[in-house]
Amino acid sequence: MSPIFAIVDCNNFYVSCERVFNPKLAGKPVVVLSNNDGCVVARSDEAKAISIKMGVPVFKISNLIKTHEVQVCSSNYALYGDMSQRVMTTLSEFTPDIEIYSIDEAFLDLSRFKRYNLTDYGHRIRSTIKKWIGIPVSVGIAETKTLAKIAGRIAKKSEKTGGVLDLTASPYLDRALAITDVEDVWGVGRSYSRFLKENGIKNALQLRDAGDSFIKKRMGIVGLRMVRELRGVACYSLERCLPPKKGITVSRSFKDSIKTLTEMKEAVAAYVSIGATKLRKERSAAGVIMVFLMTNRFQQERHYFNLETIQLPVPTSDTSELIQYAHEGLKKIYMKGYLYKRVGVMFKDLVPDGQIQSIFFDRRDRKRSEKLMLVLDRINDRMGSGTLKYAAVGLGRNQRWQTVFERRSPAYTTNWDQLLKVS
DNA sequence: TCTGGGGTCCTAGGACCC
DNA sequence: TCTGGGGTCCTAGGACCC
Repeated sequence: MSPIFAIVDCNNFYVSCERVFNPKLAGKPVVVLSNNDGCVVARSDEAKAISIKMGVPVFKISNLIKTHEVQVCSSNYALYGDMSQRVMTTLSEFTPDIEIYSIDEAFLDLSRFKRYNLTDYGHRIRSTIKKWIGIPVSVGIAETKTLAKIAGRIAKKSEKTGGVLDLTASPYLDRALAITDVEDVWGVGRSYSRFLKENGIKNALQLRDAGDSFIKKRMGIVGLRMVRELRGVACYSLERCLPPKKGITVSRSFKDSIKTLTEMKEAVAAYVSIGATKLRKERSAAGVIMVFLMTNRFQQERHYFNLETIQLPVPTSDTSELIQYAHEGLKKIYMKGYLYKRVGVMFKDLVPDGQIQSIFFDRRDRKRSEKLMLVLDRINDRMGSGTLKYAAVGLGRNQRWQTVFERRSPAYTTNWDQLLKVS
């Protein structure tokens, strides 16, 4: 049976999460900021309407914030992750054919509901999520993922749709493509959009009808697949289970620059800890670890970036072992005298932890480390991450490298002490 | 003064091999 | 003056996604 794709997309997800717990934010322009309250990463419709752009540094819009009384929130990833899980769980009750595509989006295969009115079904999904969780979503339905994305986009923007648009066997399909700017097609980014427009292809309809060889030559196989998807030929299927990760990266910018190796080592230890926990959750081990650091990339003079790659003798997910290697790498690239703005670690060459090739000269007690990590994860899982941590992370409470969230909402859903008080 | 973070896939070119 | 023809593997960089 040929699939029918639905994309369910949470509207302005981070802002909507904040609004669920803070009703004062309703109807007002709201933005959510990135780490260290740096850039705008989510905007309410009202914020979009006063042309606050995605990704803009918050200091550049301080006037706009003042004159329009924009509500500003730090990001609260624990909250968004938790809300996302609730949305996904609710969606799974509508169909088991679900692909969790990102924190705020899921594809569904609705082909088993063909006999029903899919628009009605979409509305049921939408109202259930609104009622149970409080998050508004849009639903786009079509024969391919790319077309579903287009449907979803129109559903979100057009009042008439009521948040749901079904483009399967629709007389409005061409119309929908014609009103979709080429840069809004899934898979067309800045560079392709410029190239396509230079060649007279300005909307999704024109892209659909472009010549195969032209597209293949200039945009490769990916571009060709995209055009085929616009024609209703499904090139991407529903990925029910997520494939194992190929790499894990943890890095942060610092609010203020850092000079000392001591502080850099603490930061690296902290990021390795986060990464190693993710690694174990994936049931993987890293064969290669990379450490990188850099000065402020927005300052031209005396910019420094360096990266060190370390091949591990045996793939591991042991936090303390990984910290050791990461520190060795850091020492090689750390140069005195620079003002560092960011450091990070990457785990690569991941292997499933059941298939680790051991070596003869292995002085480590791997069984013991495995047990230790199990206990560590269990405690941090139950009592909150950071309950148990390595001394290498440092003992201070407000280290200079730590990320700042000045306007963070409380952990309504994940911390008993911070439950919403009803008065 | 203040500028996020984490991914994937594809392609071209070099090294190397037969 | 002539100067093979494939393969494979790896890597860096580009493009995209959220």
